[in-house]
Amino acid sequence: MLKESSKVKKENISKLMVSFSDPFRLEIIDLMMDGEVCVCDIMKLTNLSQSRISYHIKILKEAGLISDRQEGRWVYYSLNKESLFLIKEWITSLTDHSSHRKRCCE
Amino acid sequence: MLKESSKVKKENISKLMVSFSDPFRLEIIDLMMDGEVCVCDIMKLTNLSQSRISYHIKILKEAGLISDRQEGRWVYYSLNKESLFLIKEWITSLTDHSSHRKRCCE
DNA sequence: ATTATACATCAAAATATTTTGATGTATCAA
DNA sequence: TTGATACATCAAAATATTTTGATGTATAAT
Repeated sequence: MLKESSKVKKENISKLMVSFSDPFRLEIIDLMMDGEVCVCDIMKLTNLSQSRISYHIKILKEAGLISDRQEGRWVYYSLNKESLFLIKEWITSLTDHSSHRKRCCE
Repeated sequence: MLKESSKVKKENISKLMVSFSDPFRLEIIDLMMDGEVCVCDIMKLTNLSQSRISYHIKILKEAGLISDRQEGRWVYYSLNKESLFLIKEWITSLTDHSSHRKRCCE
């Protein structure tokens, strides 16, 4: 019976990892730890410009790392926990294998 | 009693995430799943040039994601499981918090 | 000693990402 | 309907990363 965790697609992982690879995006992600935030929250808490935040938000969204929900003029963003779980699963799979030494350079 | 997982430094996480953010580095990481590999292994398995591989290896090493061990002319690289664990811990911490809704834009 | 192998390092070129400032769109309040 | 707010999008400029090809270093075999 094959492990189902292998369903995690490489391309998805790649995009998710790219979305994690910018320090400002990490800051934004941190702000979402405690729940939803809107762009204006992020502006106040980080002093980044609005379009700069929108740019990073877009990358996070396209990677599937965050979800959005509109309410009137505001858009609330929050972490997509399933994506976080997928990443953890993928990382776990890296260490799951038996560490048999491969013969190098024959 | 504060959670000890908060000892994971942001800068470390940032570097680790950057090291994950290139598709070729992900490939290299994948090759290390089953144990040690040397640059010549990676060359054979990926068709990337030697200096290109060395460049990516360097980034992985400086992020602390892989360890190296020299044996004669060969250098064996392998995944540093502790780093992988740190990342998982950090990701877990993102979802650990209670999701109380913050009031937006007062 | 000489040569070959395994890998690192370097500088320049190629490429990709990020930032900025301007403009656009939708919603809401007056 | 006019003006303000919240956010998205765009193109150009700024910046950062990656690739390439050449050269350097250490080890080992002849």
